[in-house]
Amino acid sequence: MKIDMPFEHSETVDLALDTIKKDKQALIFVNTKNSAEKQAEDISKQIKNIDLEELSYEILNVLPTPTKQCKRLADCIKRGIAFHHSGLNSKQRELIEDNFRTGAIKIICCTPTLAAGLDLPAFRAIIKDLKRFTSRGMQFIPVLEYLQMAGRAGRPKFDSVGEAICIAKSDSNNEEIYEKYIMGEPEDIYSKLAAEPVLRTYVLSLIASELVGSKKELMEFFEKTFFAHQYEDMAQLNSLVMRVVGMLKDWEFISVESADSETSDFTSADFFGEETYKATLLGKRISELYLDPYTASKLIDGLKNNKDKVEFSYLHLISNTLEMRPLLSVTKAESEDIEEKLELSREYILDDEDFFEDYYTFMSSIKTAFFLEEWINEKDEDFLLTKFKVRPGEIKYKTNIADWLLYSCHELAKLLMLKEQLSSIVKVRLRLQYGVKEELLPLVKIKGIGKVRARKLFNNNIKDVRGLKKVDISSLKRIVGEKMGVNIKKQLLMG
DNA sequence: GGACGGTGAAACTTCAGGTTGCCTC
DNA sequence: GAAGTTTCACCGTCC
Repeated sequence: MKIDMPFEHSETVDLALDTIKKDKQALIFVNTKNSAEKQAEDISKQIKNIDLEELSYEILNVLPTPTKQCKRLADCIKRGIAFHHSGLNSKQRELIEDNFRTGAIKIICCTPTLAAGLDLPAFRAIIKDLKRFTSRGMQFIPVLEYLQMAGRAGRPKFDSVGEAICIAKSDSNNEEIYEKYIMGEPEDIYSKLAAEPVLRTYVLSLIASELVGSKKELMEFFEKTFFAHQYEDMAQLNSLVMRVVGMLKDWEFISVESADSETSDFTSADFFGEETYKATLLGKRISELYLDPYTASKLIDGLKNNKDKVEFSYLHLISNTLEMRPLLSVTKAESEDIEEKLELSREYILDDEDFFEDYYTFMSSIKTAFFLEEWINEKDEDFLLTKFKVRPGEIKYKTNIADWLLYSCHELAKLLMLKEQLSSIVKVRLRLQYGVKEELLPLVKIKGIGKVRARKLFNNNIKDVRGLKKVDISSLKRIVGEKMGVNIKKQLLMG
């Protein structure tokens, strides 16, 4: 283990080139997706004698139309260099990981993704950034995370040693890194229960699963948790938990009964009375859905709202939750656009409390909903990357959460007897899954037909199963290809 | 004269990751 | 707070 002083310039590129010269591989850890891409690009420009034409081509074409990100990645890959972060398409990630294992790819510039989950060791782990942006400005990352990254150095089967290299930006930075990371101890682990959304979800699930049925049992449970161990102040923990119980009761997710109603005044704050808890039907379902009760209450209010509802209503309702965060932020240049969008949709927005409370967040939720709307109107990945700066991997992630929330809306609407909304929610959900307009839904139900083929068929005037049955096989083959044509016809015969 | 291209400084943005639900032939 | 990207003014060149 050693710390390098800065070279004249671009020490990271030099280290990467040196690694390749030694016929070894390296992982370079940086703190943002953009930096990962830029770093990979900078290194790849210095490489002359590697040419992975085929792999580069494969990586470029994982989507129907390549995005700028795909092109950038493909250019790097050609030279044996990759960038890797959560914004990549999953197929691309897989290709990079596999080809790093085989040794074809020499260097991966990555965000911490690669440190935790994946088993991708390399001769060198180069840790370029030890600070990361947080709500309190730039902060050193935890020692534990540093160890995760440094731990990628050395491949047990191939190398007898590994090198973990930190890049210091100055002499004083060098000192800091040495003290904090090389000599320092990992910090204590903190319970995540303390965050209120987690506490809310947890309390409801304890009651819904009948693990606890009374105030006494609830408090006993929390006293035994790691959280209480760290919290120490039991009185405060008590009041925090009781506040959550109060909220759950107000939202009618649990029912509370007092054995002795005379003593259950506010005077009994720290009296473990015989208050008993039971989850309502609604509360049970919310717990099963793993929803934060606060989110659930917001969704319920929205669904009950009497306003006319269009797709955007639902998309905004789910965009305005904690689960969808971080939301897409609104830039100066586009703020007028988003305001205009808001004006157009204002009458269909079910939850506009934040318009007055927290305007900036509200506008972000509008932009996020707008992004989802573009997606269900068949805008492709490159368009969304350019317009919203949302990368393919992030589209997948966001739409997946949105899908879960829409499913939750559907389940809630069912319990609330809001039957008239069910079919529109199902429709939005399906459109979100496939990224298609409503007119393609009948086609997309068939196996092997996604947004691209469905659009092609539709434009050839084949609009549903009936149309597919009517069209002759040769025309069908012409539209969707030889194999797919046969496949579809087969399915129609069986179904 | 004007279209084009290159350059650099200033202004502007953005900042890691990824569990939960249900379903499928 | 820092790195990366975009924008814009400025200058020189070529047709």
